[in-house]
Amino acid sequence: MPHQHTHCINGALHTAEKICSEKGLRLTPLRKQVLELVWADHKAVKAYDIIEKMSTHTHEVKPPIVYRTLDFLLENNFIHKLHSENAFIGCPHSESDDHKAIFVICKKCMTVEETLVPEAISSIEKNLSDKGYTQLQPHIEVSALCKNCA
Amino acid sequence: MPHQHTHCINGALHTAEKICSEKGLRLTPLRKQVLELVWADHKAVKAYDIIEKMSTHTHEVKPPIVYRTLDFLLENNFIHKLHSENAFIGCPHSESDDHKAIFVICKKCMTVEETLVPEAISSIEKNLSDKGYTQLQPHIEVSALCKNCA
DNA sequence: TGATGTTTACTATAATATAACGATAGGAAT
DNA sequence: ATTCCTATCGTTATATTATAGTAAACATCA
Repeated sequence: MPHQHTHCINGALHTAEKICSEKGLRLTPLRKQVLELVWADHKAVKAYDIIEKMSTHTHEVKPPIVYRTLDFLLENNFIHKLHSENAFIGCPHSESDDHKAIFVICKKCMTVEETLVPEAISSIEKNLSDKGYTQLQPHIEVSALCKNCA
Repeated sequence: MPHQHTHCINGALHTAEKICSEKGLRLTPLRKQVLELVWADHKAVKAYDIIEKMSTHTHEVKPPIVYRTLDFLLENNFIHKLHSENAFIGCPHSESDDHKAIFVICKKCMTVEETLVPEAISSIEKNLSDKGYTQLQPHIEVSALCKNCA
């Protein structure tokens, strides 16, 4: 049974709509389109690829449009930024407030999995708060080789 | 007793020299200078700041020089790259092969601490290898507020 | 000394991201 | 409906970060 990716996209859009209406945010056509493009597959998407996909020969979309829209999606946890890739990935846990995920990036197929490893986050938080750090926001990216690519 | 940062720099240079001579690598004047500039303080340093510091009114250092030199220092674990900052930080554990550190970046003073949280790394490795991932290279950056800035 | 590999230098350009400001659209209050 | 306000969208310009490609200098060693 192949992966029906349409389900992922539709699910993400639906969740985003729900959260926006709850929080009084506007999921405008532009934001919806960008979210859809970030979700295009389970690999991280580059800002300039989005720009290219949105542009036609008659109309060129400018970077600030896309970056601002990405910012909105980031702020509301609809997507995440992978700093090691300078690229963006749809978030499958937008609904949960407390957002303690890690990102695994297969170095061969580039597929990204967002997964929960709460013990890891907890031990980081414990260790650092013992040292007097506050307002901790851990961000974990793991480069790896996935099962399929091994 | 204030922090004598010269000790950090000298220690780092000395360690780098030692490792290079052990491994048959060349810590050329250029590489030494860049390493010294990355160690200039305990904040992450930007590539273009290094370029600027190395340039004079008579001689402008070009980006490829610095990026290649940074690559050498990265490959040999003399420095690390903080992806969330696009900046580089000296590594105080260059000697250890198995390099399982995390980076804590104070969002106010920007001071970076590289610290070991082996339990966190272990639980990530356990979790992901159970899922069939191999060749794991976790990279952890934590944004936080440090004791002094709280 | 000549052959070879490594390091440095330079030109050019690619890739990523933001500042600043103007135009437009959607709601809220009158 | 009109006015006002704010959020969103659009555009120009430019800043910031990074690499490709090629040539020169230097080190090593047969």
